[in-house]
Amino acid sequence: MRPKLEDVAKLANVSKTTVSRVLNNRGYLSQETIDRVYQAVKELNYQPNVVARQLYKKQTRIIGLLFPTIANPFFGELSAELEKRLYNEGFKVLIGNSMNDPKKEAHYLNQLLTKQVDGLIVGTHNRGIKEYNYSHLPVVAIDRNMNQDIPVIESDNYNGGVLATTHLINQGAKKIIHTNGPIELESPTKRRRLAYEDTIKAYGLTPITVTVDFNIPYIEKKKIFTQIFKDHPDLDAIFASNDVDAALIMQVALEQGLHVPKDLLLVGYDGTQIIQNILPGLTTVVQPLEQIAQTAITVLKQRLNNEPTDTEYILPVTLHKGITG
Amino acid sequence: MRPKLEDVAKLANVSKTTVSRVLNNRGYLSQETIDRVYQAVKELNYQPNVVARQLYKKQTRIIGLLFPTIANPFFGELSAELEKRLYNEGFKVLIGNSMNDPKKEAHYLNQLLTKQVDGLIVGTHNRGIKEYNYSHLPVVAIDRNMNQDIPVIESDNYNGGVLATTHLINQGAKKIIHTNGPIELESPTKRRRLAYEDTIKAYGLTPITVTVDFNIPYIEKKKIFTQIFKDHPDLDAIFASNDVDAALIMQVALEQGLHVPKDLLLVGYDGTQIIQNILPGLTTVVQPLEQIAQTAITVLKQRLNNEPTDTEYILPVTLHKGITG
DNA sequence: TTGTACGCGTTATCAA
DNA sequence: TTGATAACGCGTACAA
Repeated sequence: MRPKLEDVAKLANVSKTTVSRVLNNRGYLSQETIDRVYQAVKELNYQPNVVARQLYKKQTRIIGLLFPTIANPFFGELSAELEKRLYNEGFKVLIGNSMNDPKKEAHYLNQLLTKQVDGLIVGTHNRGIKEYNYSHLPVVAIDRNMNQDIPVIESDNYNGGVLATTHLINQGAKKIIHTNGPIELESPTKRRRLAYEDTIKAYGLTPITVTVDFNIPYIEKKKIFTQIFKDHPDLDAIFASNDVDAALIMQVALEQGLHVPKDLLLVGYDGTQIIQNILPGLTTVVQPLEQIAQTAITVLKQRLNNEPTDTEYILPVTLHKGITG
Repeated sequence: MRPKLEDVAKLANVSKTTVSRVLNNRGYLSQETIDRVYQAVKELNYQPNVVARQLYKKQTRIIGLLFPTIANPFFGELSAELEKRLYNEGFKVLIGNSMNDPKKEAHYLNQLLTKQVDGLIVGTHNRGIKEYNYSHLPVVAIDRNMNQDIPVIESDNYNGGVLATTHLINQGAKKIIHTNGPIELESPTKRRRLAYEDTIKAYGLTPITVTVDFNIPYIEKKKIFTQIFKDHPDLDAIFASNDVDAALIMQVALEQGLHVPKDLLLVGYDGTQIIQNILPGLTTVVQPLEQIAQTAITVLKQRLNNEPTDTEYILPVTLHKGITG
């Protein structure tokens, strides 16, 4: 049996209250009782029960993170960054991978609404999950529009799209294809697409956007990319909406006997550590990951304290020029 | 104010007990009360308070995962796999990245011992954290020896080392360098090193193992790898102890003007999805990630139920032959 | 400086 | 078929 406050109290010959006071050092206490209590705590190897404390305090000091999947480097690195910072603020982190399955996401949400977490950071791609609406749980979203009540943290997606597209055009590309997620999803990511299309048109070219579901197996993605090369033998550049896709495209191009950048210019998006180090040659739009994480946490804490927040935080991106485009 | 059981009870004109019964459908209930209760629940948008339930039930249905960092693809993919399976079993997942910082790891551990989680899956690389010893928390370890009480799940590290080394030797390599973590850490990973050294010696060659801390920034790793090429201009193969390191080495070799596999043979370890798809050419020892995840969960559940378990579970590896070695 | 008694929101026992 | 009541383990008014 796990010892509880009462057991410690008995052993130290004091009341529960006193033990509690000693452990949370509140109020006046004689050095003698303090010592006796700590002695008893050690003797019994007492560990306080957090759950009881959570119930009393009505807070868990746990923040939920809801992302498509941390197996993807962008969300893996983002989650690691969030965890690091939240840990320093005394929070723990509960992670849910929605796998872009609306059922799973709604289920997680329902679970987390039950006072299981104090707040939520969401970066999933589903829409129309009604649970978000009538919840009073503090929530911030990363790269996702939810509803008016929920602040969004995002990198400057539009500018990122402009940077990438302009860069490819400046390199002399004429037929540039863009890959992006399903258009139904009203996410800030769509601004990359919009920027791409606007820019392409501004230069008198024709936009071609190919839909690639974010959350399908790599092998499926590769099939889609292979098909792109079949359908557009004359294409000379691709602006991929994330680094992993860009890396996969690079691989597929290689398999197709295409040389990057000689036969194909390529620009990615994200600038994750891993891809930047494994494929430093990949030209890509770099998102400020640490800044995104920090902003999300700052804003969430404001929500936690019932302080007002903005509804949108747009953070600057930069273009990393490699050799692929 | 959040509605509680009592509020629902009042509105439905029944007792707390009845409401609880309806929601957990236990015992006999008239259809009429059932309807009335659900009506009230809906009207108040009642959400049960999990923490109160956790306190009573003395379990949280949360499993803690303690890894070096989920930013690394191996642990990212492993965590995702664990989360998926635990979710299906009705568990949630609390993630801690130790960053191989013993203080942070010990702190997490102390926190999690306080009934915050029902069980723990650990894959960190620190040693000598005493908290593990006098805890009665069910724990399983992945690729890490802790103490006799804690079962270890691991891939067949020794055989993996043999496979990789033998393969390189069969390809004609004479001077093969191996990278591995600090030797002080008594982890199963060390068996890769042992296998490498045994095999090398069996063929009359000289083992050279270079220490690379797992948890340093990629940029630092690259420096070490660059130094290897400087120190050993005549080396003709590297067996890296994980895929990311292998990928980094590949990149560094390129920078050094070395062609893989013409000038350098390279074998990695892990077989993560991302690396296998981005660099399918990388020859590597593939760990059975799903099987590792499933075994860890199965064993943890046995521990949770106080059933006996083995102390070691060794899962088979396979050699993926790419073009790098 | 210390102790008594109650509440946090649930579930289960026992009685009705 | 339902309700009163006592736990679960902790923290804090309030009293002493």
